[in-house]
Amino acid sequence: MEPDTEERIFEAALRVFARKGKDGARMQEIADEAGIHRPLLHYYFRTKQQLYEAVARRMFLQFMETFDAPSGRGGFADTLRAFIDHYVDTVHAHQSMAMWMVAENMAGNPLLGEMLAEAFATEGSPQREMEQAIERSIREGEIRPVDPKQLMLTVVSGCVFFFVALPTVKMMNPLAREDFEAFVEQRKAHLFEVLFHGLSVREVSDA
Amino acid sequence: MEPDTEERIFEAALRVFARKGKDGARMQEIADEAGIHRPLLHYYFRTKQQLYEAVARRMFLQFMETFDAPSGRGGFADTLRAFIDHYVDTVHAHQSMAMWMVAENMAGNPLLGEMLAEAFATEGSPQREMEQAIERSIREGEIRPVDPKQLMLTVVSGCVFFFVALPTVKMMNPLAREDFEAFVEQRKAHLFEVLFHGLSVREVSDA
DNA sequence: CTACTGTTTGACGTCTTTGTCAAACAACTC
DNA sequence: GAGTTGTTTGACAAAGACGTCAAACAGTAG
Repeated sequence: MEPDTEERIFEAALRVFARKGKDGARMQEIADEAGIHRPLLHYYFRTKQQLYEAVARRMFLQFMETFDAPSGRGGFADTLRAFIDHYVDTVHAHQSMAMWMVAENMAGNPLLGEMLAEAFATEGSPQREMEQAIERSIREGEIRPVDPKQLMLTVVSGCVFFFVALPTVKMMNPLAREDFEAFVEQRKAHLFEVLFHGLSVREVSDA
Repeated sequence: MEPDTEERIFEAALRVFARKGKDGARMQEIADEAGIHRPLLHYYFRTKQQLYEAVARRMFLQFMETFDAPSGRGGFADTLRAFIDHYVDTVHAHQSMAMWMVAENMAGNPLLGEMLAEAFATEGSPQREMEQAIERSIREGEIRPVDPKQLMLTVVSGCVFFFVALPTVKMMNPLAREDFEAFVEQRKAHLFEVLFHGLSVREVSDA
């Protein structure tokens, strides 16, 4: 049970920043959450800005890893289902991360732009792999021809959005507030169901 | 060209709050944006909190109206397409509104909870109508049986999310940054395409 | 012209928050 | 035990933001 002050500050800052945003967060609150005195924050990270950026960088890396899903060997259906499961689970486990990314986007933070540009300069990025899997499946006639980038966006939207609008979702859907875990599973199944059967060339009739 | 100071403050506050968030926004900045002196903000709206809540209420009402789409008389396909078009267009025209709602959700603002609860207490809400249209179409065998609430969430996700993650989307999709209007139209078409053909009982084969 | 009402302005006080600093403390070496 | 390095603490200084106020101003009615 080592203190590891720096790491504790980091995690506390992550939570507080996610809750309150960069401007709403108070250094005092972060210190309290970490169980330390405020000046220590400045000892480890000089300024609030630097603390924020440090956390932002880690958030971004974590977000990028989210795309690194198990490929699901057994046709595009498996790949899609695996991607959805993995993505939803990851966001579920790291809700702060999703909110962070959205907040950064809305704020138009230039740091985000830099990190994005850098990440996309890399060739073997997981995003590209998923996109290429879609393109391959289209070429092979396994799924209907849709714009891969649009599809990626649609899938990600479906996996992420309900986390960043949780209060509204819980208000509209009883299951989401009574048994959230069950709701999440239902969501994964629904997303795959409605998306894939819009992609498959042959429809399985069940009427 | 009447000054109508109150309204100008309102619109300025809307923009600034949407950009910077409640805490990031400065009364001075709002005053500058409205082209007036800062004490006038306090003359019209006593405090920052009250100004914020006033804007929040209007945003929320505007958001609720978003669900009030033309029904599209000609089967569920028309209804869905009309809803998507209307929803995307509305969010496009009022981007601040979408960002606002997301920010409120992420912040867990209790005021949002109150307004949501109140809105859902109303019987003839547009959301209910859309949900009922889905249920009807399922009963009549026009579309496959999916959870209506999940479907609503999926549609809204697809219509809204790309606006709140615009910088990332523009980074990943060249069309989004080169011709955003075209991208928006493409998005509408894609959403309808991929969603509806996942819902229709009979698949149109085009392989 | 005067009085009255509602609006606008500049200046001020108070409180919060960040960031700094020097002194205390702990752990480890010689 | 004395010294050295790295960490923690309490107190302080400076800047910024909100909210208030009294005075100036404009428009209108009598």
